[in-house]
Amino acid sequence: MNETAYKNQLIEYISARIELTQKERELIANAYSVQKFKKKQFLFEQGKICISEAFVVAGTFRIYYVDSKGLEHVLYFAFKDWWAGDIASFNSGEPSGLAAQALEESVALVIDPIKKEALFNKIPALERLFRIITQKHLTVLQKRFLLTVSANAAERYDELIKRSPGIEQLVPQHQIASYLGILPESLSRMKKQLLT
Amino acid sequence: MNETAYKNQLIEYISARIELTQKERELIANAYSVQKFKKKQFLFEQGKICISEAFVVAGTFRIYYVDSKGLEHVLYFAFKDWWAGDIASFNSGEPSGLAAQALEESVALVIDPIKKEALFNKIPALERLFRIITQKHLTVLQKRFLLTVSANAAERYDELIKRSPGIEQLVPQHQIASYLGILPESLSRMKKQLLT
DNA sequence: ACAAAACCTTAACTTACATCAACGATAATT
DNA sequence: AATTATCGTTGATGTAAGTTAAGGTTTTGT
Repeated sequence: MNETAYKNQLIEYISARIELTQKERELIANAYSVQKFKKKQFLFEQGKICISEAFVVAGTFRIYYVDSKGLEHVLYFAFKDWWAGDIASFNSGEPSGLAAQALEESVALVIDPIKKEALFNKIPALERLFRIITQKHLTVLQKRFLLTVSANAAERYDELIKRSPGIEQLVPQHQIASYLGILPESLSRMKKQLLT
Repeated sequence: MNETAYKNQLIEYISARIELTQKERELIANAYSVQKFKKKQFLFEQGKICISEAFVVAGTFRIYYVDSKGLEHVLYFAFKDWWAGDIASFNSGEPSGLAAQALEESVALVIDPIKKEALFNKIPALERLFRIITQKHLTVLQKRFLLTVSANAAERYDELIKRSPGIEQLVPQHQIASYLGILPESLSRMKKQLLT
C-alpha cells in the first residue's frame, strides 16, 4: 500500500463527515505525513512533549499511563480509523502524561499542532469536525469512567467483549487486563470462573 | 443580585478568553436565561433528554450517575463559574445518562442546543472557545480516570483536598465519598485513620 | 535451530474496601 | 418546639482483586 492510499483513507473518513472541495482534500493530504511503526515502537512517550496527533490507518496502538508505582494502565486501544494522541500535551506543549506504543506493525497519519492550527484556519468546517470528535471522545471516556466505578471486573470484561468483539485476537490478554484495571492473574482467574 | 448582574458574570468569563464586540455581548446575554434552583432541585434528570447546558453563577450542583444497582456515583461538582451539562444528551438528543441536582440554593445561566448552535453561527470565535473548553474537560476527566485506576481512596482524597481546598465546607461528606468512589462509611473510617 | 523473552495459568495468602447493622448528632419540616 | 429526615460514626464480617511465587507455553530474535 502506498502513501496516497493511506492518505485517501483519512480523506474518506473526513469527507464522510463534512463536505470537502478538491483543494481542501489536497490541503489535508499535504498536512499529514505517513509514519510506519514496528512492534513496540512509540508514537509518543510519557514525559516528553507530544507533538503528534495520529489517525491510525493500519495496525493497533495502546495508549497508556505509567503510575508512580511503575504500574501501566491502558487508557484505550487505537485501531484502524481511530485517533491517537494526548490532547493535553498536544495543545499545551506540556510533557505528556501518556505513551502510545504500536502493538504490531502499524501505520499512522501524523500531524503536529502548528500544521493542525493552520489547517483549521484554512478549513473552518474542520475545526467544527474536531470539536465534535472531541465531544465524542469525552462521552466515550465518561461512559468508561462510570462503568469503571459502578461495575466489577467481570461486568467490565463483558462490556468490552460486547463492544469490541474480536479484541482478544488483536490484543494480548495482559493488555486487556490492564485496560480493565486488573492484573493479568485476576483476568486469568476470572475467565476460568466464567466458564463454569 | 439581578439578572443582568448574573449575565455579566458569563460575559466576563467569555471575554476573558476571546474578544467580544458590544453586539456579541448582547447576543450572548439574550441567548442564555437565568434559572434559580432550590436545594435538591434538578437542572436535568437521568433518563430524560438534557436540553440544558448551564453556567453556574451561584451555588453548587452535583452531576451524578445512578447505576443499575441503584447506587449513585458523583461524576463532578459544578461550582461558581463552572459548566454543567451532559454533552452526550445535549448534542444527540438521546436520554441523559446523568442527573444534575442543586446541593444548595443555586443560580445558573441556561441555554438549549438550538440557541447554542445559532450563537455559534453568529460568533465563530465562540465555537472555538467551546472546542477548547471541551478539550479541557476531556483532559480533566482523563486525569480523574487515571487517578481512579492507579491510586487508592486515601490518595484520591488527598488529591481532591489539594485541588479543591474548602470543598469539605461546601459539600456533605457522603457526596465526597461518592465522588471518590467509596462508601460514606469507608471515608469516615479513612479520615479517622489519617489523624493518627 | 536455539536461546531468550514474553506471555499465560494456577495456587496460597493478603488487603482495601463493601456490606450489614446499630446509634448519636445535625438539620429540615410541620 | 416537636418530629422526622438526613448525616456521620463505629464495629463485625464478607469479598473482589492484589500480591507473591512458581511452572509451562508460545513468540521473538540471532
